[in-house]
Amino acid sequence: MAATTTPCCAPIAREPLSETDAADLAVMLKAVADPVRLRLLSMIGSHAGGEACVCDLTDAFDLTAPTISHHLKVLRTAGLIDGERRGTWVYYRIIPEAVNKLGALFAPLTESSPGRPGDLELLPV
Amino acid sequence: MAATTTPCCAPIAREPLSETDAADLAVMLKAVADPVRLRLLSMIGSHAGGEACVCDLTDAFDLTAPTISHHLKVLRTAGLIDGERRGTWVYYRIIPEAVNKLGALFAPLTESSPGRPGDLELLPV
DNA sequence: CTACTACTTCGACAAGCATCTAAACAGGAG
DNA sequence: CTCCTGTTTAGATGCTTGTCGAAGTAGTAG
Repeated sequence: MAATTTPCCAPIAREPLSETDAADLAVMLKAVADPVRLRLLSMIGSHAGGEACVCDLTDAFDLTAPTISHHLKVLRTAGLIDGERRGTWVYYRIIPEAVNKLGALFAPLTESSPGRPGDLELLPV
Repeated sequence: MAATTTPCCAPIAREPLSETDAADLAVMLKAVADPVRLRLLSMIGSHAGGEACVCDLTDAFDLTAPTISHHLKVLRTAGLIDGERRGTWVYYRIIPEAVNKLGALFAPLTESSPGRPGDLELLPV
C-alpha cells in the first residue's frame, strides 16, 4: 500500500525532516503509539519462530477479538507487520525493515556532549 | 513529571513488553507520532547549538503560535525536550536520553534470520 | 450438506486530540 | 509608568480513534 521500503530520513537530530517525510513517519509512529499495539508488536516479534497466531494474541488481552483484529490491521496498514493465513489460523510476522527504520530515526546520539553538540558521532549500521 | 530516566525495556522484538512498560512508552511515542511534533523535534535537535528559539520554529509552519506552543508542551511533558527562558525568548533543547530510549526500543534486528531467530545480535551501545 | 471455530468487517458511540480565537503573562524599550 | 513583542493559558469546535456488539467470511469436521 504505502511505500514501505523507502530509505528515508536521517536521524531526527541530524537534519530537519521534510514535511513529506514527517507525515510519512508519523503514520508509522501513530501505529506504534498505542499500548496494545506496542505489546502486540512485541509479542509477535519475540514469539518463537518469529510469528504468532492471532489466537495467542487475543488471549493475552482483556479485549474482544474485533478490537485485536483492528489493531493488527493498523499495524499491517502501517507496514510494520505482515499476516498470512495457513489453514485455520492466521499468523503475523514483523517486517524488520520497518522497525529498523524507526530505530534509525531515533538515532544513537552521543549523550555526553555537554554544550558542544556540533560534532555528532553516527554509529554506522 | 513522569519518570523520564528509567532504563526500561529491551528491544521490541526481544521479549514481550509488560503492560506497564508499554503504557509508559506509548506516552512518549504518542508525543512523537505527529508530523508537526516530529518536525519540531527534528528542527530543535538539528539546530546549531543544539537548541532553537520558539520564534524560529513558529515561522516554519503554517500554524498559529498557540498551536506550536501546545505541541512543544506535549513534547516537554513527554520528557523529550526541555525549555528555558533567556530574556525575551524561550529556547528548547532535546533530551538525548529520551530519544535514545526510543532508538533502543526499535533495536537493530538482524534482518536476515530466515526462520531461526533464536540468537539475535545486539550491538552494544 | 450442516455445524462449528477462527478471524475480519460493519456500524455505532465515547473519549481524545489538533486546531483555532481570545485573553493573560513576561520581558524589553521608550 | 505605558506600549510593544514574544510566549503561554483557557475555552470551544470538529475530526480522529479505541472499543464494543452483531454480522459476515474462511476453513475444518462430521
